[in-house]
Amino acid sequence: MEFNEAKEQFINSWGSLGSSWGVSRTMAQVHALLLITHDPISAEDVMEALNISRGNANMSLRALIDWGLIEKKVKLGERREYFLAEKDLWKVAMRIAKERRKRELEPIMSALSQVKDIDPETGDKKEIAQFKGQMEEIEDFAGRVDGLLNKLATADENWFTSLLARVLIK
Amino acid sequence: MEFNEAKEQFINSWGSLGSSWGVSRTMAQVHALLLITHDPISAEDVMEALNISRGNANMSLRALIDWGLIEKKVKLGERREYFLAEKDLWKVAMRIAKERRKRELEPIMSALSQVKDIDPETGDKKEIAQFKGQMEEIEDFAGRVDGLLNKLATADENWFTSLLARVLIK
DNA sequence: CTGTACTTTCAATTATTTGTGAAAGTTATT
DNA sequence: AATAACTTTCACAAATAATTGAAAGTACAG
Repeated sequence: MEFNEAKEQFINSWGSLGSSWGVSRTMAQVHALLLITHDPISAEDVMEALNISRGNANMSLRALIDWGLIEKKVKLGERREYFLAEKDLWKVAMRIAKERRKRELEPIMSALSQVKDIDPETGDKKEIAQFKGQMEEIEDFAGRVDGLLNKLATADENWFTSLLARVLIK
Repeated sequence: MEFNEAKEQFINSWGSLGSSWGVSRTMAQVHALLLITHDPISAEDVMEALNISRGNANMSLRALIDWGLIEKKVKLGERREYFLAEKDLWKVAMRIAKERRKRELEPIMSALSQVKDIDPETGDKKEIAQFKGQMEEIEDFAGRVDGLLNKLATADENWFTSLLARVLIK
């Protein structure tokens, strides 16, 4: 396989992985491009490499910065901004976990706690009790996942690696 | 809050959680409905409760069965099929993990192994080496995640619970 | 202050994903 | 073998999400 072909295929695979996990394809492709690029590149370079518009490149880069997956590098004496990706996948995974916890776990947890406050007059007693029970189970589960993600988000790299090692050896 | 309102809100929250994780909103809503329903219900009941079409109800139910999240219950002497959800969230999480491993991790792993086979004539030696190195890192990471998910998928319920307990106490 | 070299925004467009519902398929019953 | 009761399929419609590109904004250099 040619080198360029290989790069392109990686970018596409990473892109479709992204879209099946609720991240826009382009954002994942930009991330892939930066993962395989060792020197910082500009928005212009990204536009060119992926054939995307200026606006799209800008939005994707900014979103990646928000997620903590890439950073801006300013070259002295140059207006242009350059971008560089975090290459360590453990760190990448932790940042994604942290971000998704904030965006998706928090809302569902708050919804769950609201939803348990039911006027007992408005339904069958037993059914309400069952429903509340189910909600509590979900809350409990979400709470544990939340705890785990929090732990991951603040843990140092080796902690997670060694945890995984432990889990997998057993 | 009224009981019906509470149910509706839970269904909606679960639905939007689904859509940010790459599961169609309706499929997640059907799942939510079945999670809070203790007796098996028919496709017709689902259509009515969620105001969705026959085709959509059927597809969502079938997908949930494929994922192992719900099962068909046949009532003796009745043509109609009834559906019942797995209520234990640990099991639910494991089945989702297993399914996504199969659908998303396997493709990326196979792509990664292909992509390392590069004709050395077609690019800068050092760049190719860097690229291969990065691919190997991703493969290694994916392999570990795969191992973990496999372990989860086959583990008994308590194994995961106690693992989490261990992790969180430490 | 003005021109230049960039970055950011956002309304309009385009692409993708979901959902619909009528028609076809299936299976049990008479 | 005809009917009835239900399930599945699929071409099209609707809804949603992503992308564009031109215009506006910013900051620096001279």
